[in-house]
This record gives sequence, C-alpha cells and structure tokens, in this order.
Amino acid sequence: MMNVLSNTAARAQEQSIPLCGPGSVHDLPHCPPGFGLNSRLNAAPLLSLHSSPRAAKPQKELSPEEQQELRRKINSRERKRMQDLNIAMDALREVMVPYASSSSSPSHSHVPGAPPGRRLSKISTLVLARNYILLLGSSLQEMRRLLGEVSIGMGVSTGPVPRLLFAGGWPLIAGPRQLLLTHESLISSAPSSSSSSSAASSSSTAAKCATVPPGPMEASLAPVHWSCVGATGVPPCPCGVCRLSRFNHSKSAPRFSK
DNA sequence: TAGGCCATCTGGTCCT
DNA sequence: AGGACCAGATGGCCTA
Repeated sequence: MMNVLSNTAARAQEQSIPLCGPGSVHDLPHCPPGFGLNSRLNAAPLLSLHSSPRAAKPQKELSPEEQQELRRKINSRERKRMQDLNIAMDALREVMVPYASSSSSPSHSHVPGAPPGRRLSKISTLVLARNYILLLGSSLQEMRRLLGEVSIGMGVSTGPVPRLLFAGGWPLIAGPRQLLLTHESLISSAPSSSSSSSAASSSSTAAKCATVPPGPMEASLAPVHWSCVGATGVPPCPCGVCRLSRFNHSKSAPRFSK
C-alpha cells in the first residue's frame, strides 16, 4: 500500500511529526504560524481572521495567542481532513493496484502503474477507478443482453430475469442519453440477431473517443485528455462516456451531505 | 536539472 | 459561529 513514503511530509506523517501545526516547526518560537514554509504570507496579511475586508459581520477581537491557537486548530483540522482523504485514496489504490500492474506504457507518468512496484499516483488511481467502473458497467450490460437472449431462446418470458440486472439503480450507459437501462429499453436496444454485443457497441462508441480508448485494460490505463470536454475550440466529444457530467466545476453544484 | 507528485498552510466560501 | 470543503501557493523529494 504505502510502499513509497518518499517525501519529507510523508515521513514526518509516518512519525507523527507534522511539519507544521501542533508539535511541528510552527510551534517553535522561531516559526510562528504564518511564517512557515509559505513565503507568500509576506504579501498576504498574516492571520487576517478578524480583519478580512469582506467580513461584514463583526468578529470578536482575538489576541495574537488566540489567533495562533485558532490557526493551529484550523491547520490541524485541515491536516486531518487531508489525511483521511489519503487513507481513502490508499484504500482505493489498494483495490486498483492489481488492475494497473499490466500497464504497457510505462513512459507516461499519468498512466497508472507505469513503473512496476511504484505507488499509483492519486490522479492515476482516480482515472483507473473511473475507467474500471465503466468497464464493469459494460460487462454488466453485456450480461443483461445475454440473459435476454437466453430467456427469449428458451421461450421464457423476460419477466423472471432478475430485476436487479435490468434496473438495479446502477447508472449504466446504454446510449449517449440513457443512463439507466429499463426492461423495455433493454429489449429495444439489444437486437438479438446482431453479432455485436452491447458492450462491443459501447466500446466501439468509446473507440471514437480519445478519452476512452478501446479495450478494457487499455481504457483503464488511458491517460486523461481533459481537452475532450468543453475545451476552447474543441467540440465536445459526442461519445456516451464524455456526455456524463463529469467535470462540473460550477460553484453552485450541490454538495453531498456529510 | 526539469518536471511530477505530494503535504502543508492559508484564505475564501458554503453549509449546518 | 464553527466546521467542511476548496483552490492557490510553496517547498521538498524523487525520477528521467
């Protein structure tokens, strides 16, 4: 998992010695909060917790000690938050590592699992996980199609097919505008005579997209081409994958409840 | 040595 | 009001 704790911060974390914050260098007299590694603070007001120009509501005056304590508290919280995020990332990385080990393009640093034995980067882990989920979706879609064929071939009504496989609440992609397969849509979108499976058609759709190259592992190992969606001068990719609302940077996007 | 990756600090914004 | 979340900035470490 954490096979490479390469940088100083990681080592400090391992030793429970944060670089800054409580018990860190920032607690030392020569390094008060706000005068640590961030030299940009020289240009920014130090600890403007009570003097923000846009802070309309009056805030209680804090002594330097109280400001320092508050800053420590906030830093500690943020550190904890990032550490929790890293724990979750490690858990995801642990799951995804086996699927990244077969990388065939070790040259790209964003390609998951490039050099064997090296830890997946965060972005590689996320890209790999995303593509793997899409792959699982395609597989499930193919399984649905086969089940439908078997049911029809045996003269069995399509009713008994497990409902979970038809509409299990999993947002699968049957077409560019279709996220959830229903029983009817499955029947209508899966011609039994065609030799091309739904998964194949899905991957053929993906094959037209630079973001999702053909082939399961190839797709999983594909680097992200962010320009695929909404880049200036570049028409949005029409493929089903890219039509997913992936990169909504809108500030008004609702957050998940905690 | 440049570039990638990362941890941390920090201020701003949003939510409860 | 306090906490969570986010993004920018910064500096350290590692690898090609």
